[in-house]
Order: sequence, then structure tokens, then C-alpha cells
Amino acid sequence: MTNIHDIAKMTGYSVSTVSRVLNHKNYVSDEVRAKVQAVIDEMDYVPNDVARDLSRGKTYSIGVVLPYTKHPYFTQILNGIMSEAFERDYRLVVLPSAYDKDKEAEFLEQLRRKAFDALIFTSHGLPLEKIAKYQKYGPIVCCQYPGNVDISAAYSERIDTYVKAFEWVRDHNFERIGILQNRDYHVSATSEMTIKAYQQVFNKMPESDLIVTDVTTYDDGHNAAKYYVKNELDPDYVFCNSDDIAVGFKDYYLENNLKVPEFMGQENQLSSKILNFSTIDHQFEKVGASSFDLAISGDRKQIPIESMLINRSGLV
Amino acid sequence: MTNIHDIAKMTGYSVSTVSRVLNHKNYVSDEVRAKVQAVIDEMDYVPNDVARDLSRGKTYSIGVVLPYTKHPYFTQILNGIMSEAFERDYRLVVLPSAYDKDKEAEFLEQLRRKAFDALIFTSHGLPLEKIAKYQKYGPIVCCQYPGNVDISAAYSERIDTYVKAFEWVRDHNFERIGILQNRDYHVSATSEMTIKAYQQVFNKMPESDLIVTDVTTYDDGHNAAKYYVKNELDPDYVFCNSDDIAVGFKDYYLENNLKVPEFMGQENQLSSKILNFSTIDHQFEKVGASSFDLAISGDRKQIPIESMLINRSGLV
DNA sequence: TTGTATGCGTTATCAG
DNA sequence: CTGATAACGCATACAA
Repeated sequence: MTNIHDIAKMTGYSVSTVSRVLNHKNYVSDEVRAKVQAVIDEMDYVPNDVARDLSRGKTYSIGVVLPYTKHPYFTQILNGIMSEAFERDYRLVVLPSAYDKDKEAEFLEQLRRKAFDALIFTSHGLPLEKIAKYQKYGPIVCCQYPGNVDISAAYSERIDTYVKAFEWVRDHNFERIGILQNRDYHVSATSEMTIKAYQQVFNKMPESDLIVTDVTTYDDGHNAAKYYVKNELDPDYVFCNSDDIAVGFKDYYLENNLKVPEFMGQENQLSSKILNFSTIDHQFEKVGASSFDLAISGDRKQIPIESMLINRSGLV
Repeated sequence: MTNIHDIAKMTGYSVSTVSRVLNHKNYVSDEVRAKVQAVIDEMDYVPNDVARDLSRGKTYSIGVVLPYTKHPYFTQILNGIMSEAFERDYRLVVLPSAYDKDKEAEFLEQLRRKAFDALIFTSHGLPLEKIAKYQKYGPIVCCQYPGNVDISAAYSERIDTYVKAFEWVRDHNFERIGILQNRDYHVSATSEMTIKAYQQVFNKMPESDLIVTDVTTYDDGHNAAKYYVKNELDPDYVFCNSDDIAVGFKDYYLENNLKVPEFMGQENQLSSKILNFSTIDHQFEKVGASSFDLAISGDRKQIPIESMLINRSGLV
């Protein structure tokens, strides 16, 4: 493995000069530059990135914590991050968490050990307060509304759109509103926001029987419907946490020849396009791009990005 | 920034001893270990990963080249790689290529510069021969059948399943077979394989008018159908390159009140499950997992993984 | 069991 | 414009 010292020796110049040639810096005569470059080419030499990172005290890579990749939320956000990262010649390290707190803690430790320059949490299981404490080791950006915790964030401003959605539901005289969500609203900011929007519009908490948690897949949506039916809960409108989940939900009713309650999806996935039902587009690519910008700038601020209600109900 | 020398100084022991404590190595008395550990804890010290990597000559990270992430092929394969990587405490660096040869070349250079220990090409635009030459700088694994090029590969053994699929089509008396594909068969191994399977079953080349290239999305599928209709090509069976694409294809006919040709999808996505049409599951998670194993073992070998025909036609 | 000294491959500072 | 040398932070062969 030939290194910069070898090149220095072979050219007869010093390592500093070789380094300058390598990094296209000034203060080296054209003549010397040419000679050194010739040897570099001849020896097929390239500098070692790790040594470089160590010397510069920077890795030019950003860690991205992903609970899992199956959900479109994460692929969209990752796409947004990737496109920005690539333009700016940053490396992206994907960190799968499955919402495991130990794993998330491990990633925070890696930031502390300088494995990457900054960390982006696309979502988190750990309390934000704990995550925030690690900011002294490097920029940390989360992709959800951080409440009163002082941490950088780029997030989809869902609340206004959720409110609009529930207003639409209320204005069309639906009363028994079912809500499917990924995680309980005590631990998930998104779920909490959904409940809050509901409260704001209806001036009361949603009926707890009508809230179904741990819904992440088509099959979960299917099971949620089954749960409603078995327990005769009869929602007349259901607010689903993704389009694909909405389809699973709907299918259960169809398979059993039951009338499907009205419903809305989220994510603006292909399935809502195919089956033409309403949904909410959360603009996650933009969220990803902004979170990356925050990560490398190191600015401590929040960037809300408005989501969009896509009404395909045929009614205004 | 406190480092190992500081700890050594504070404890009164040498850096080697501190290092041994850090790495849970032998040859250090319990008493000393406890003392050193106490100071480490007190100072809240953690070693620097970059320095570690440099010293060990290893990064414990693997680069994964992804043309893009929208396609389920890549998310599935990435999931497979991620689950393996995480178990073995490896870091994954995602490298978006968009099939750009310059970018791919850049990633090969990064391998050479020791930015990661190995490289996985989930797909590639560069000729395999060129990629193979970089193996002297570290293990490289590709996720497609490498033909006669001497390079490691874990790949979905699609050919047998494609043959089975076309046999089914032939045995059910379809004759004008349309084929939708991502890239031309001169540059894409997958497309080439599709054509070969067709040839093997029908003893002739598919009609070139019936082959549509550059199809990657729902909309592209939609356009492909439009193309068939406008030019009165009348395929009676269409072999689509993904389920979502198949849906776009079908929708065009429905929207125009035309009879939809029979068709099959690929990827076993949700859409084929919803709409209940046949598809092929390529087992990409397994491919991802195996490619990772190859990457870190450094073995130079090929691992075929059989894909599965999922017949939902109702006919045998 | 512990310490010393050197290597890992660069970049950066400062002197010339 | 060029060079010597000190960081960067850790691991490890060898010595004690």
C-alpha cells in the first residue's frame, strides 16, 4: 500500500508538497506540480479517506436513523436526504432502529465517537429530551415537531391539514370517527397531533374504542376492520395512517359483504390513486432535504413544511 | 476533546493499559481495570471511531450502490442487507447512482481510498468487466448474474421462473406477448434474461414492436398501454416488470372502455395482492442478505437464489 | 501484568 | 514556493 510518504520519497519532494498537489492548493510551482502528479499517476496512488477524515476531524458523512424501510414515509424522506447529500458530496450512513431504544442510544454514542458529523432521526423511540442532550457532540436533526425541546427539526406541518381533514369530516356529518395509528399517542408525536386535531374540531376526545394502535401494514388495516366489526363499533368514517393500510381496512368489509365506512388514507401512495380515495400528502421528500441542510449547517432551528389534503371524495 | 492520552495521564497508567481496558482485553489486573474505568466514566470519555478505523485499517462499513430507491427492488434488497449488517455491527453507506457511470466510478474510487471495506452493487450501469478490475482494492459484490465475469454475486435466479411463466403463457394459448422492461436488453441483464426465456419457450424472438423499454412507474405502464392501443398492436398477454406498472397498464384500458389483455406483474407488491393478479416474487431480501455475507467474507463466489411464480390466475 | 515506542496516512502550522 | 514536524487518536509489537 503506497502512501504519501512513498510518493514524497520518489519525487524527491516533501509530503507537504505532495499533499498540496493532491488537494489542488496554491503555493506550488507548475513545474513541481507536474513532476509530482506524474509520479502519482504512475504509481496509481490515491489518498486514504480514513486518514484524511482523522486529520481533518470531519467525516463528511451523516447518520440517518430509520425505524424501518418498508413504510413509504421512510423511503420518501430518505430520497430527499439522499438527493441533497449527493449534491454536496456527503456520505449517508443508514442506521436501522426498529424503534429500539438501545439501538437509538447506540447511534447517539456513535455520533459521540465521531463516526459521523451529524445525525438525522427520521423518527425516534427515545424521548426527545434525551436525544437533545447529545447535541453537544454534534448536530442532531429530527423529522417531527419537537414541541418545546430545543433541537433542530424539519417536519411536515400536519396539524393544519389534519384539522382541515377533520373539519371536512365534521362538515359532512360524520360522527363516529375511527382512527388508525402506528403507535400510541403517548409515545408518537404524529399520533398525538392527530388526536389534538380531532379535539380541536370536535371539542372532545375521540372515543377510545375507535382508536386502533400498532397499525403499520395492509394486514393490520385488515385486522383493524375486523376489530370494529367484531365489537360492533360501527365507525362511519375512518382516518387511516396510510393508503395501503386503508386498502387492507376496506378489503375486510368487502370480503365479508359489509358496507365499507367512508375513509381517508395518508401518504398519497399508488393505492389511493388506483382506488381513487382521499389522502394526505406529507411532502416527505422536502422534509428529508431540509433535514439534511440543517444537519450540515449545524443551525439550531425548526423548519415546518406544510402537508396537503388531496380530496378525491367527489365532494367539496 | 479528551483523548486516550489524557485518560492515561489522569490515571497514571499508560495508553496501552487504557486501550486494553477500553477493548476488554486480557492482561490487565482487576484492580487497575477498575481504576481506569472509573476515570473513563468520570471523564465521560469515548474513543474516536475514525482513529480506530485508521489504526485497524478497517472501517466496518460497506458501501451499497443504489440506482434509485423508489423501486421496490431496491428497498427490498436494502432491507436484506440492512438486517444482516445490523446483526454484525457493520455500518452501511448508501450510494445513489441513478445508473450514472461517472458516479459509479466515483464509488469504486472511494473503495480504493478505503472509505469502506467492501462494495455492493445492487445494480450497475458500468460494464461488469470494469467493476471487476477494482476487486484488488476490496471485495465487490453484485446482485445480478455476472455471466462469465469473475466477480462475487448474489442474485435472483429468475431465468427458470421466467421460463415457467412463459410456458404457462404458451400452454394457455396466448400468442402475441407484450413485454415491458426497465432498460434495453443490450444493457440490462434482467431484460436480456426475459428475452432469452421467451426465446427458449417460443423458439423465436419476441416481436420487437411488442417490447416497450424505459418503463419504471405506474405512469409508464399507462403509456405503454396507450402505445399498444394507438398502434393497434393487440397483445393478448403482457409480461410487466412490476405489479404497480401492471396496474398503470391495466388502468389505461379500463379508462378507455377497452378489453384488458391478460397480464402478469413482478415483485409481489401490494397492488397484485389487492387486485389479485399473478406475479413473480424475486426474493430480494434474501439476495440482499447473501450479498452482504459475501461482502464481508470476501469469498469470490456466486450465490443464485430462486424466484417464485405466484399464479393468481385461477387456472393451473 | 504494564509500559514504551512506533505505525496508521493525512493535513496543518510554522519556519525558511 | 517548499520542507520539517507536529498534530489527529488509537492499536499493537516488543520490551520490561
